[in-house]
Amino acid sequence: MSRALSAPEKVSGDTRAKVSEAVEATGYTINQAARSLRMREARTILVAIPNMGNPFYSTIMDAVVGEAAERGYGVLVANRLGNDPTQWLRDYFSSNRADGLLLFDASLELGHLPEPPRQRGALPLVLSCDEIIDGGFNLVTTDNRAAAERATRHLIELGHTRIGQIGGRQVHQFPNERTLGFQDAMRKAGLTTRPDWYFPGDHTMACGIRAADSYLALEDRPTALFCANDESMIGFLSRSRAHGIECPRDISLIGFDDISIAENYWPPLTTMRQPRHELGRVATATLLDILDGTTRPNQGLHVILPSQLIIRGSTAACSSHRKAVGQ
Amino acid sequence: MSRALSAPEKVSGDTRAKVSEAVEATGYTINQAARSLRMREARTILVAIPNMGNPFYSTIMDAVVGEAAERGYGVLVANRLGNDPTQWLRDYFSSNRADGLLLFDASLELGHLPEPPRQRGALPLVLSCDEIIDGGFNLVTTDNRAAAERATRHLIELGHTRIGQIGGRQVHQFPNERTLGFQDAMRKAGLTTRPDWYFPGDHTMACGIRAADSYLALEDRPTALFCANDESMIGFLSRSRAHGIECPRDISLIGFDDISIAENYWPPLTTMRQPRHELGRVATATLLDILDGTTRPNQGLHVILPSQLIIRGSTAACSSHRKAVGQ
DNA sequence: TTGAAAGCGCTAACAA
DNA sequence: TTGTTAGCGCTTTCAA
Repeated sequence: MSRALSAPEKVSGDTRAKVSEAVEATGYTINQAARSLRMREARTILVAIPNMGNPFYSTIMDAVVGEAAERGYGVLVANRLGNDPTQWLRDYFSSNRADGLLLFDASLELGHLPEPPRQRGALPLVLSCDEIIDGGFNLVTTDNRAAAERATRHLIELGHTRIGQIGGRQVHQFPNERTLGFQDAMRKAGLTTRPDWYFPGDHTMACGIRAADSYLALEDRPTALFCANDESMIGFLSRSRAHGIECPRDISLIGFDDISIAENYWPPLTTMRQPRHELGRVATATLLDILDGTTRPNQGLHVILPSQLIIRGSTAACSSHRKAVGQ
Repeated sequence: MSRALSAPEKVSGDTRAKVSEAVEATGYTINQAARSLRMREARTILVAIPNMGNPFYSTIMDAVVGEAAERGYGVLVANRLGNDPTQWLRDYFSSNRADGLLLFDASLELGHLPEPPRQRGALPLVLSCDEIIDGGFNLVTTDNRAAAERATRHLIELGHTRIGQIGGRQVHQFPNERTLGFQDAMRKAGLTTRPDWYFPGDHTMACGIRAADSYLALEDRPTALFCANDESMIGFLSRSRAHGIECPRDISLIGFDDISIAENYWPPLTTMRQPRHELGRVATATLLDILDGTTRPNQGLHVILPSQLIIRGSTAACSSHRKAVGQ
């Protein structure tokens, strides 16, 4: 019976017919619990996402579920309960509920992972996030650093020289990839980054609002801002507009992600589009390849997906530059 | 051993100590597959969501996962593959991968459900959506109809009499709850709804854009619009502004949901806030109560959560009314 | 090509 | 209070 279902070619047409007839008649469906027990695999992956309320991650999630379903895997969702990942990860993982782990949250202390996933490289764990991770893990990310440099260059090409930044989350005190890319571009252009033009952030609209308040209090203001993501940019836009600042007349802003409202905001957001769907799909495919034995990496493999500059209405030529060029 | 873990009170302190010592020493964790097989329950629920990319649903999802985890349940995510729900529902459900189903998508043909969930009422199925469902199913929804009436009344109280509508998805050709509420308010105020002021929609920004195009082509325009949700409202706002329409000077707009950008859009959105987190939490709790046997409904139970009117900047007194009142 | 049987790790029932 | 055992539904091995 099992044979007829899983390896039909090893069974006579006669028996096969009889089996499928019986399946029809009784409405048989396989019992996954029994199968998992016997096969020692759950055909399920666990996805840990920092903040599912964030539309950025929900799109990724959509792709993850789609790709997994296509390959016969279920998707379990975990959100963080408490601060000790060991607790809930163990709860799913070492209890045979999931075969692999898809981690979209670099802020997890990876050192704290329970035994199985801790052994790096050859392990059913794929990380997908914006941060630098010390080697050995399988990584699927976008080209954050290069993309941030490209974004900043866009501002520079527009004639801006007084450029500030709304920062993103920093893990372990290191500047993140996007900040690094920003600094690359500034350095290459011979521009200086000013500490009073750096507004710390955490990818929320709230931090954009705080950034706007700091900006408004400045004597000497930048003419452009590189924002860690679209939401912090929207927070900034919203608060600064309420105080009479008009974008892009008074300040040029570039964001990151290209979230769905980006093109219907006012002004429409100039931003670096992140291939979110692709990110989720590829991360899942990578994990599943490892589980299926297709890929057996002996060290961490790193897939990098390209971002794309989307120019809309929130950036414009710097007014002093405009004058200089005679516009 | 099993006893010491699941019913510690029925075991002597001595044995209990020995067992927990052994657990420590060997790093034992329970095998869920074996447990599921034996207990005939997966301690997992399946969540079907129409569009996870939509921030409205991702917040709900967050609440679902939190509540389920708290009660020791895992959450499997399904997205729709193809149009036959039987196929993938069966795949999870009757195969013992999930004990119950949380459905956030009324557009599923419920008649097509596989056997177990089809028997209504006493079944491990909880529906949570905006639509009217013919009785018998367990339902957790917001007070859509009353909320839509309240929203429309807000417009009317502002002096608007020429009110149009951007519609939402309609299932089975029936007007949905929000449309019904809108009509209630109009009727009670003795106002007429005009077919050329009804713009069909599907809760996307794209449909808001189409609505704006239709609106712009109108000879005789409404002074206010009741929008099925915030995203369609944002689409309308974006397109109409590009054509010189200013909100709320030229038109008042009220939305539905209070998505996170709502207060940082320009103008800030007046909207009916939906208790999304609560919706997810209560729907999950209801399903889990059924699974645990706490609730054993013999017919469908219906939990209704209240919405809340959030007045911001997208609605204003009707200009003709303003004149009349001498403002 | 097919049938029979062992055993995955757990819980519950029964004996001791 | 504790030890023993059957059996959940599946896959796989071994025999026929």
